[in-house]
Amino acid sequence: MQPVGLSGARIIAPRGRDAISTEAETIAAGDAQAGQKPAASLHQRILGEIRERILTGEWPPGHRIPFEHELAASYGCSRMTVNKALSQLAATGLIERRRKSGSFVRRPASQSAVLEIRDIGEEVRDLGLAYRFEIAARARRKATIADRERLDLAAPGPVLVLTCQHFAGARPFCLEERLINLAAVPEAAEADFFEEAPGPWLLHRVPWSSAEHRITAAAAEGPAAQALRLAPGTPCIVVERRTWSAEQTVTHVRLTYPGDTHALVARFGPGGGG
Amino acid sequence: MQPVGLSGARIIAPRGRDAISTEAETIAAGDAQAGQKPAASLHQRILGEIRERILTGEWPPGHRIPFEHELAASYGCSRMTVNKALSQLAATGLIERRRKSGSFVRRPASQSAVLEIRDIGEEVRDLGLAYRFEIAARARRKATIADRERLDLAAPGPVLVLTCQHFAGARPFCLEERLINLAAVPEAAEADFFEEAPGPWLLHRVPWSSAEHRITAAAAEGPAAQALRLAPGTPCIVVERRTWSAEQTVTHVRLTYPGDTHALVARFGPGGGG
DNA sequence: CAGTGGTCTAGACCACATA
DNA sequence: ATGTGGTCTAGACCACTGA
Repeated sequence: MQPVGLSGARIIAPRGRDAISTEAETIAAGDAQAGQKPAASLHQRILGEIRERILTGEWPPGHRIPFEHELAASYGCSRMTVNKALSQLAATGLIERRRKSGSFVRRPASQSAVLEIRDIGEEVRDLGLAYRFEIAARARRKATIADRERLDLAAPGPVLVLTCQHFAGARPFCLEERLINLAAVPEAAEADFFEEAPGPWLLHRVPWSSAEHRITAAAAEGPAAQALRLAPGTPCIVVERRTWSAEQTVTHVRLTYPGDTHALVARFGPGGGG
Repeated sequence: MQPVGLSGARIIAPRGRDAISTEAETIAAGDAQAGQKPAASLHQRILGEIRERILTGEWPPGHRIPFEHELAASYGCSRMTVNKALSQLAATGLIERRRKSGSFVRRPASQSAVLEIRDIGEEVRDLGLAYRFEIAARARRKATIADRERLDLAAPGPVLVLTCQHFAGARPFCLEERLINLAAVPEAAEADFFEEAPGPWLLHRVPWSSAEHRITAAAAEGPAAQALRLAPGTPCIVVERRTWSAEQTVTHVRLTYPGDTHALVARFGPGGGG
């Protein structure tokens, strides 16, 4: 963690990048990234060194980072290379760039966490348990008012209602209550969801999607409690997800996990990206 | 949403980018981004048009995107400009790049959600309610084994233990149980947390941080139930966060929210970054 | 008005994976 | 061996914006 003087560590690069490669990597070795990554490319190294200064507090929030042309001179590289590093830092939220003024270290406004909602089957298997699922109920109907609300539909249309139980070994792992917009995914009407659970089935068929998640806690009640084999009143994590694809709502799913067994874990590298 | 033929929309750019600017923007107008953003810069426009093809399913997962030099020729720009767009698409996880093979549309493997854990005070005020907090307990002690586990500390050291109640109007909003590593933040020992709650206080003093979040559901018990004025057994969302700064654990906090009142909401643009 | 970041170019060399 | 993406350059013009 000893600092490499930014203005001090001047690297001479007569032409091309290979001229600096050996020397630069020697200097960078086990430094910028706290000894983790070799930081192969120059812009990566620049990024790492600046990030380190911010993370250690050497450059506190509000501090003005050297101008692009200054950094370019310091590192003996072109401005584009510096720009690539700074742009990425700005994209991840670590710095803020203002024309005419320069680039500044941002104050971390809010904590954000990147939650990865993985495939349930994979998750269970990763725990070293046998995975199994079961379609407990299946119905096709014209969207009720409640359905339309869940799917954010303007007009009523055909929907598929599914209840699916996921098991880890012999024990229930998760209860899935799903609504599929058949206007968006007509093929779902004929799917049997025997090989593939509805989640992965959709994931493999619907091109790309954005989603909105809502996480709450609720007490297990009646049928849900029975499906999860929990005493009524047991606290559960409920994850509700609404998925869009190309401006159309595809599905709404409510996943209920026993709260004492299950936890959602999220890591956060300052900015969510890098 | 009508497709602009990628190979068809050839734009002649004799030299400099201004030569294409008017023409290009006319072509791009209200097209690539579904008529939302002007897509000022060329690499942004390229990115948008490719993303649109992926999102609509025109280019399904596994599809090979035109090579950089092909796109460069199509758009009549340099390879770097195309590269910028493709790199960004790769960074957000929409495509995957392989040397020698090309760039491919990725199959969305897992849903990831960006959870924004906001400042509690701000959150309450945004709801239009009066915010107030209260330090209910405060103690300084040598880290117990449990403390060391929560803070991931190798050796015992001084810690500050805080219990803080957050109110929305007259009603309890959240219970905060916090542990601060005084080796990392010695100033905390003298802080009174009268003006500023421990969360923002740390946020303003500790440079930058990464964190690990753990979200579970639990039943309100004894003192916690009393603090939140809940009947024992009421399901609650529990958010635990461990925060590092420069290789040192700074704090561990457990936030307990009444589960029926509170929900964590996360939006997700495919990839988390964009 | 001066200076910053934003963008773009027309080359170039390299590592690397694949055919 | 071939061709891809990865990286970098040494310029350039522009828009914006703060002094």
